[in-house]
Amino acid sequence: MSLTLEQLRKHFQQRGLKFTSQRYAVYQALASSTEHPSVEALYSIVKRSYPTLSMNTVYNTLETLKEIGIASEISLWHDKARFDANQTPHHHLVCLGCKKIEDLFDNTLDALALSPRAKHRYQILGHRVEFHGYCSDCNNRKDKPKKRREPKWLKKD
Amino acid sequence: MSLTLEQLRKHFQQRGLKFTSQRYAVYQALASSTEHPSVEALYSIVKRSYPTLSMNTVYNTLETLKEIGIASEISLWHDKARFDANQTPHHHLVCLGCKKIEDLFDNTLDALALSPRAKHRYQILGHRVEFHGYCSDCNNRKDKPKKRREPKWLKKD
DNA sequence: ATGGTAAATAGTAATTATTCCTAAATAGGA
DNA sequence: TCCTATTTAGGAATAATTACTATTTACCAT
Repeated sequence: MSLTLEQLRKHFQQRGLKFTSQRYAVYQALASSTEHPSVEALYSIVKRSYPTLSMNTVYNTLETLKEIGIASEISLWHDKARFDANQTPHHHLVCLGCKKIEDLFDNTLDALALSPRAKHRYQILGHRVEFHGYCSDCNNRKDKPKKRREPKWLKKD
Repeated sequence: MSLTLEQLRKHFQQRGLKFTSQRYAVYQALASSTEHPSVEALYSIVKRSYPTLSMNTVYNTLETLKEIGIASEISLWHDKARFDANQTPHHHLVCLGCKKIEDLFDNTLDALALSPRAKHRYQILGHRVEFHGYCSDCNNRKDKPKKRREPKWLKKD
């Protein structure tokens, strides 16, 4: 399920990133948790084995794990709260470029329900669907993905 | 669509909350925007007509609007970032009580797509579905909704 | 209309999450 | 083993939110 040490090392080295014990430990902590941990939670866990660990390293590592596609941030809008006075059921279409949020009215999405199995364990009050992508404006003027300098010895796979 | 002054007044007064010009102005600003504004955005708008407005008032007002059910916060997890190493498609089930997040594997949810009309304007990279409710634990020991002292003159409708 | 009172506001300070900065440490190619 | 660019640790800076408190105000009772 989660990556082995060797797989992980490969992910890093293929991109010219160093494979450090801190990065390994943070990945391990994240991958072995089912609780969708916060930065602080990971910091606390890893700090037990790396007492000099800094928060910064956890932030950086998570950013790197996201960039190489082996972890994700599940809280898309954690930066600041956003509000809506429209109380009719609807969903959202979020542009990852300009952060614009469009309303999405769609009966099919409104009608989604939990599987009966999950349902009996939860009292569900609502659900949200958000689609992520680039709006036509941002899609055109979209920045090329951040380019790390590729090491000359890079092995394509 | 959005509430009239009198409807709004009623919402407040029925719950023993005072109907202040600041609250009205914040609601107006929120309801007349399609941009899902942040606290700061609302503050800037309303401050034009209420130069002494404080951020605190905007925060409080939004909290109140949420409590009485005439506005919502669309960013459920804005407080801190949460991460996941599981890269297989899945969705989430969030307990509003204990904030626990469970994974939800469901092919139907994975397969949701934008309506063709919306689709042609966006390059969609993914989507997420989150269900909100109370897990069985929290449902049992769930706090009764915060009780404001009901004024004796309260009119039931 | 007026006064009394609990609630709301403004303003500021405190807290929390995140980002920025820099010197020291180190992974990994040469 | 050496060199160097990257990474780390630690602390400072910033941004979002919450807490605190004196003053003001909405609104019920008179």
